[in-house]
Amino acid sequence: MSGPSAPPPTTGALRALPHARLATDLRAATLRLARRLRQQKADAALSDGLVASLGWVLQAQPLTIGELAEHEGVAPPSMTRAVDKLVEQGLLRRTVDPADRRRVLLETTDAGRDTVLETRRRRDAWLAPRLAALTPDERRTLVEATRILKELTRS
Amino acid sequence: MSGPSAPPPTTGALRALPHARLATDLRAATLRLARRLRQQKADAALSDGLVASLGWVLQAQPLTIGELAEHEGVAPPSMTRAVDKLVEQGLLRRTVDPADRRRVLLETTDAGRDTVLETRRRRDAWLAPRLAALTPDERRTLVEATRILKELTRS
DNA sequence: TATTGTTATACTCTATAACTATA
DNA sequence: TATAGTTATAGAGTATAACAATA
Repeated sequence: MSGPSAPPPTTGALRALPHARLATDLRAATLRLARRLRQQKADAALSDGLVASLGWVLQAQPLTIGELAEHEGVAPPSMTRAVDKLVEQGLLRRTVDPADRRRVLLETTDAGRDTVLETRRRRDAWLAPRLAALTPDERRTLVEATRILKELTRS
Repeated sequence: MSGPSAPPPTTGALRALPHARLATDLRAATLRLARRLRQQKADAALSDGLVASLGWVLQAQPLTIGELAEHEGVAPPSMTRAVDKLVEQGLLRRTVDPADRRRVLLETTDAGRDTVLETRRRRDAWLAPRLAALTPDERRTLVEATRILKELTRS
């Protein structure tokens, strides 16, 4: 867009940062797409937070309440409550760590795993037809872009 | 549900949809990046919902409470409360529509506009250095990908 | 003593239902 | 009668502070 030869016709928020135009556009597009994706979930009775927590347990199990709380960016007491709900609904199993009996180890139940997979399936089901409407070149671009986006959040 | 010709070598969530692999990867990468971006905001006292609402008003003003509520995906009473807070903090201005006195028209104040721009600036400030660490080719890919992502959310 | 997790309590955000004002 | 918005009220989610159990 803005080459090195011409001064970019940008306003306030865009000044002073290299690649500011890309940052701005990518930010807007990402937040918008994420918002649409979050609207799709397996169980409407599960909040976004519970869905995200359950998904991370499936991916990182076994893990402790504290570890899960930190990953999800909530305080430990909040995670205790969230885990209580997931356990009540039969989606999560909690066991005391035999090596350190202060710690609680979390794992998904079969139903919990199914819920996570179903949520992912629904989100993909929203996305996949839209991807199918793109050109092969555009899809190749997104494949590469996905790899790059993952890198961005690594640090 | 499964494909008619060859069974794809994928597991649960990936079956039955074309471009499912891309959908899954893109979904994960997008949600993760969005989460990081949302953590950056101008005023820590402003919730994500208030930040998003204020941002949309700046972009779409003047608009009514009902229009804003629908765009943000919340019920009208919730938006009445949210707008009350933004007005109290001097970020939003509400005026009765002279053409239809049931309606309320919302506009940002100067302070509201500044808050939105500052939030965007911070999010970009988080993102831009990471973009600078990429190769020129990778940035070109993201520029094109951003255009495609915008298309995905158009429908 | 330090760490892990829980309980107690309060605040924010959201929703539904009922209401007011205007069309 | 229908629509835009508000008020009343309740439920979910989160936080901080204080506590219990374990290391």
